[in-house]
Amino acid sequence: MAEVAEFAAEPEASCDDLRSILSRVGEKWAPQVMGELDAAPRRFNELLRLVAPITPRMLTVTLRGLESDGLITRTVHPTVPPQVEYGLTRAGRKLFGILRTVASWTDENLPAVHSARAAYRAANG
Amino acid sequence: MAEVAEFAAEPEASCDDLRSILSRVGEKWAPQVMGELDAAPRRFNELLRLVAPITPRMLTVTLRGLESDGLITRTVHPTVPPQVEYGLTRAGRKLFGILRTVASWTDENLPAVHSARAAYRAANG
DNA sequence: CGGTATCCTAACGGATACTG
DNA sequence: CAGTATCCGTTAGGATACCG
Repeated sequence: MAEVAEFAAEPEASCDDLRSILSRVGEKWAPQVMGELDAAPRRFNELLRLVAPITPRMLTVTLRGLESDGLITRTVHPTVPPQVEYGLTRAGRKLFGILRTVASWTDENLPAVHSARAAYRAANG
Repeated sequence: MAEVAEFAAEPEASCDDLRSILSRVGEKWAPQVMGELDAAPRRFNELLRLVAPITPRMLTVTLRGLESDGLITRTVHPTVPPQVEYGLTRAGRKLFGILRTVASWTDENLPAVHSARAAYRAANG
């Protein structure tokens, strides 16, 4: 058993794996983009309008990030003009469900969060 | 009803509020610090050891951020030498519970995430 | 239509040294 | 013990313009 890490594909999520997912969905536009894709598959310019005022560059960056983690799919239909559809994967849909519970937490604890921020600013800077 | 926003303290979490929480817990050391505080109240140098190799500066930054959002408490006992205890608030404990479900998701979907990353790197850079 | 390229700034995060 | 101060490299994010 000297080669422990040879078949390291087993589900044993490290702290870094959790962190990479948290910062992925913590990216500025990620939640909104996932929200739109949870509602329906969307095309690039469609997202550009729905997630306004996002810029083309940031939409690309966000989509590529989510895609690279397997949270969304990118499907190119070889038509003229070109047509690209983005959608959530099953994993992405599940993860977005968890984000909804974070949103509920935020909703419930908004007063507490805001007063904590006010208190902190009052005490410090 | 012209002054809709006058008592805007009602729980109606905006998209920015969700995002601020997601990026708060997405900070590099936040999950580990919250995890240690979920296990028990801790003191500064205790955390410094437990969350190694975090630096004093980053621990301070992380703690101040969590405190300013009302997720943790900071209690100073006026003893000699000074003694400061950090702990999760009730809201912080609940939020950490949600982070656990994200951790479960990560655990389940680790293979998918890793193969998506490999595929993405293979296709692009 | 679905993106890139370039440039820029501000914020994040780390190393090291010092303090009430 | 519980932090601050200073410096500095890296990354996130935005503005603008252009391309297959």
